[in-house]
Amino acid sequence: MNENKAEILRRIQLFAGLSTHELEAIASHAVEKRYRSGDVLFNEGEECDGLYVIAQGAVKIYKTSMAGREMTIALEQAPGTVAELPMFDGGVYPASVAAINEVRAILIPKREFSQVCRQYPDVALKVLGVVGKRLRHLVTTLESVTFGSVRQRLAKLLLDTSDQAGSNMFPLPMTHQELASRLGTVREVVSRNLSRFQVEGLISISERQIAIANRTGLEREAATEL
Amino acid sequence: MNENKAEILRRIQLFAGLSTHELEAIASHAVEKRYRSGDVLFNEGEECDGLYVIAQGAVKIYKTSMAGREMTIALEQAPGTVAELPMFDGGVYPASVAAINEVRAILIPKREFSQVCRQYPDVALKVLGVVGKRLRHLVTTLESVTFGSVRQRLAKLLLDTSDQAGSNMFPLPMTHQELASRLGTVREVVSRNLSRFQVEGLISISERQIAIANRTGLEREAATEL
DNA sequence: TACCTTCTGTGACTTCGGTCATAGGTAAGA
DNA sequence: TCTTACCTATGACCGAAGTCACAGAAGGTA
Repeated sequence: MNENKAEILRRIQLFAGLSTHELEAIASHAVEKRYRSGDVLFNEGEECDGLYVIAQGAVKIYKTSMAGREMTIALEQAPGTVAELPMFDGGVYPASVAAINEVRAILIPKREFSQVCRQYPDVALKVLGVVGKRLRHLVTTLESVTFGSVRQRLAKLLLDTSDQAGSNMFPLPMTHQELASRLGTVREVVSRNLSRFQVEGLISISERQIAIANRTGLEREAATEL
Repeated sequence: MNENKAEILRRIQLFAGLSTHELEAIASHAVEKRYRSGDVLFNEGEECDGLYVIAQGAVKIYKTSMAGREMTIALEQAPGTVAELPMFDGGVYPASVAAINEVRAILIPKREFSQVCRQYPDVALKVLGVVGKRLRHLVTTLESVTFGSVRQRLAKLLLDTSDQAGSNMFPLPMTHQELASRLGTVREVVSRNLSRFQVEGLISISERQIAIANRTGLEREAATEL
């Protein structure tokens, strides 16, 4: 059973460089958890209980407003980790995390993990790398939210998704609601902008498949004024 | 001269715990720099040349849009540091930094600093703490930008400033332009909102002094719907 | 004092985004 | 097949915020 967990840990870049023995030591203190789509791993403001290693599935990191609106800050897929930072500054979770499909996770208690970091500076440096990437991503997001329009962000997201899919045609990966959450807006606005893109001939949608009809046009939309 | 730099480094929390000898070793590789208000320490996108330790004065970390709008991401005062993170992920500077008054800084070359981090895990952990704080702050900012209005952010900023000053009356610490930049909006909107706060009796302004006339009222404005 | 530059206040106007309401789709389960 | 729950599309409406233009302070310097 611990070997099992240790195996999973081995796949996480964070722990590359640790010996099997060390991994097993960590694993012996770790707890395996399972969630189904929609389950909440933890809520913002809660005390941090440890580092979550996502072994399988994907989660979203998000914030909720009083009014009930939700904004997705980041997605994290296996193999990956969430909640690295409250481990260090001792603060509470800055945002909530929920599963967006079947998730298997491993919870490494705070104590163990910070001990590992102290013992293996390389681990700490890797964590720094992960947190740094988050920070960079957030800066970019903040920038595009303050300087840009929903239209621009949507265009960019479509292009990114298409690149990721490696094709001009790809299934709409999420509901308009979720799109809105990622763009920091509401459902209707996403819906409207998708329609506009269609009538402008930039994209075409049918049966939940999106096809980018005019890539350069869409790129122009995404780029303007960032 | 190096003793001088070493002395400065000693005041930085990041290096607490290093011996005088070690500090001098670092200092011997460090370069002292001076800037006057408005000078740019570095621009976003540039290669990272090292860690900047702010020994005296204050700087702003900001981004600029194509259209020329500017948004302040954070302020950093002596004693503090900027550009911790590009040190680790090897990336370029994610934002620009400029002096907002007379600044004395010490530049620790990349190589030296990452060596120190490797050698003294505690330093790495402290860096993690600093970066973490940045991340938290950014998440909060992003939240208030996507969910909130300029009015709310302005109210909050005034309250914070007042708290910091420890009094209901305080000098307007910056120009409307700079305020706008911190709030992610433009001059006119700040100006208008300040006026509105005045006619609503929440604050009063005279001779660049702001007095909070109705604290609970202002707090209500700041709190709504975040 | 006169001048110049930078900062501030405001009106007019436009557009984008958010809210509400409603109607039509789609898919899974009884 | 019908029903129920969720998604999507769209029109009407409102208000916030950004743009432009200009006039009036304020502060520093010759």
